[in-house]
Amino acid sequence: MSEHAPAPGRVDRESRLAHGDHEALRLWLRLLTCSSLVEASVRSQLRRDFNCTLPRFDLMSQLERHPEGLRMGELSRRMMVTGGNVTGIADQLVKEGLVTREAPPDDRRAFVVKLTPAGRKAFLRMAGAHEAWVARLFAGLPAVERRQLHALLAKLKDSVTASARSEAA
Amino acid sequence: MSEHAPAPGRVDRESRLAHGDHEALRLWLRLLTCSSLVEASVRSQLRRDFNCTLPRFDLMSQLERHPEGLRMGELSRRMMVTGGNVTGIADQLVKEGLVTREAPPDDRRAFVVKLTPAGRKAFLRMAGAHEAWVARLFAGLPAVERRQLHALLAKLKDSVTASARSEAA
DNA sequence: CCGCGATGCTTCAGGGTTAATATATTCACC
DNA sequence: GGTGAATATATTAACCCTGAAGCATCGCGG
Repeated sequence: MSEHAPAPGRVDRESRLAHGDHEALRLWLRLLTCSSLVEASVRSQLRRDFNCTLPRFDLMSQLERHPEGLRMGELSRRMMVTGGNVTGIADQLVKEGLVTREAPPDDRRAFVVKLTPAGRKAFLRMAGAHEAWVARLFAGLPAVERRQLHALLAKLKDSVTASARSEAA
Repeated sequence: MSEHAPAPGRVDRESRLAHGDHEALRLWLRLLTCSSLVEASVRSQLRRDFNCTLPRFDLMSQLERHPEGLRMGELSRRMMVTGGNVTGIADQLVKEGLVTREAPPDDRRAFVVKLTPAGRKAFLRMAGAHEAWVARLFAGLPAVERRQLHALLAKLKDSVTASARSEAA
């Protein structure tokens, strides 16, 4: 059980671990729990208030930071999903008139995706609410600890990246 | 950009944030990045070595800790997914002979899911490899920092849970 | 005992996701 | 210039996931 006294009736992914289990595993499950909780909250509010999904929001968010547009492959890397996935999400957004898919003159294999004015407007409206939601979810953690957590996660990211890069055995 | 010097060509979900963005948002994106990286690594190895998916592994993992079996609703809560989802995953596992779905005598609406001997055997084989993968992914983080991270994530979990519970505005 | 809200599960539609495969284009090298 | 490897994207099958709707059962208050 957790040393942190869960509320009486609470049951979630972590509860399954007996104390004898190894600590890297427990750390991973706690990380996953936190991530899932935040993601679920944000997704449901995004749906409720804007009838939008998280991946669509994510894609538009990338484009908002790159007014010159991004190629499909760039979107794929930045969103950390496969290329085929981006194709489908972009298709939707094009159909809704929120982004465009233009052929760049220098490479006829590629496509450059850009926000339309309507897309940018819709995104900005969502982004404000989104930031407030996230701030609220993290508000229970003091600023000092948020900074510590941020730094520790940077190290974890390095560890995971290094390990995953040599993923043979 | 990150203060942690990413490798030259690296691009991912976090790179999009300019320094002017607010820190709760950056913390959330870093958390999500870490979680996604670990998840992707584990999923691909689970698939490669055992031809199994993460949700199936997760469900079996719950059952291994509860030899008396779990009801569908319990599985749903522990796995943090909706009930309809569990139905489909359990269906698959029943079809593969790895779990059983029994009707308890006291409640004819419910089903109790249990690992079969074959299911338990298959799970134990995977669990060993799984634990080693996770340990490897987290190995770059010293034990002290792993403990700090674990404690901070406990607080974050509380913060998120408290905030999400009153999710109206 | 009977009605009715709550509970446990399933079904379905709409998306998201991956891995594998296919096609077109570019690039490097000869 | 031509050939072949690498690159950019699209397509598809199979699976995961949610939210909404529906059905059966439970249990409780009258």
